[in-house]
Amino acid sequence: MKTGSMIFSLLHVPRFRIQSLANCWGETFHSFSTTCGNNYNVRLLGSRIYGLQGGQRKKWTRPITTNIEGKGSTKSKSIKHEILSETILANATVNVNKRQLDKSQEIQYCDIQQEIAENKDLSSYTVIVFDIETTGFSRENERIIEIALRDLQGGENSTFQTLVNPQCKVPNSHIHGITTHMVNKPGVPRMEDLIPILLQYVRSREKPGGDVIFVAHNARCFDVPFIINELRRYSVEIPPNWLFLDTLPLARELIKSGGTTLSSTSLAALRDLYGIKVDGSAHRAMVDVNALSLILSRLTSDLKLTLSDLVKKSFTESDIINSKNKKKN
DNA sequence: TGCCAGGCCCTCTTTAGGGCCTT
Repeated sequence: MKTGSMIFSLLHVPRFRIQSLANCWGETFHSFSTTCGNNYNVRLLGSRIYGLQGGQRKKWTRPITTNIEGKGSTKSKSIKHEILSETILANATVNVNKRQLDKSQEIQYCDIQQEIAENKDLSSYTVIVFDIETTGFSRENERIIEIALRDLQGGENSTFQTLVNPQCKVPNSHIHGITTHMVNKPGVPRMEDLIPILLQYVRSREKPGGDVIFVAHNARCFDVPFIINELRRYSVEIPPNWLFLDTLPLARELIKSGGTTLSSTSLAALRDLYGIKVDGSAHRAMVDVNALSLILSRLTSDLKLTLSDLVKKSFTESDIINSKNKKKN
């Protein structure tokens, strides 16, 4: 049995249970390793429960064990790093970081989600903030090594994060702290293994017949082209109900509007402007997702933007391709 | 030998150049 087909079989598990899906994946890998006689581990870093915006605080009881990996990993590293570096084994024991869960309780994304709830015309939208870490800037030559998502409606399974095995060296560990050793392991999912799970996760967050708006900083020029390229590499099309929103033009708009001390449009400058403290290593995907979720709420408030405005400012995969073709011509 | 990411925005702009943003 090939690993790829094995992963696809996971799509048969019920929707809305991505948590179980992750467990199932672990168990599947475990049975697979038993069958093949190989020592496979599962290191899926994601789909944990964050109680946000009215979501219930729950204890995550997925079988896991903690393993700090990488150069210079010490106990003095942040809680976030410990969480992100945990290694999930099919037969290990429970270890939940309650402090991390408590921290997440403090995050509020009320404005946008409230608008979705109150406006029937917008109730079909799902807003997901996401971020990727990569081996470099070139979408053609570099690979994604970490991906994190947060559905702003909160509740159970509102976040998804995982390392990705790029099957190549990681030359820029000094940026994000993710080393070749951490990702180039048989147990870390490759992109081709991850894509069906990722698609299933997003489907589980969608409203019936609704669109999904993916939000990232510099999404148009970096994150989205990377995602498109990775999916195309494995002949997977971007679902037609996926829209993308870039917060970088919103930051430019804020500067143009005046009345702000913001001098740069970087994520770090926006964090500083809004006094958002980084709990963990900046340039790790979920840390940046959490920060951007708060920044999005503040930006839309400052610019007096409604969700309708954000929908108008969003773009599709074909918008990117068309603008590329226009430039070629 | 030359290239090495690429799209957007601004300007000492106008089809060019440079800076910014993402890892």
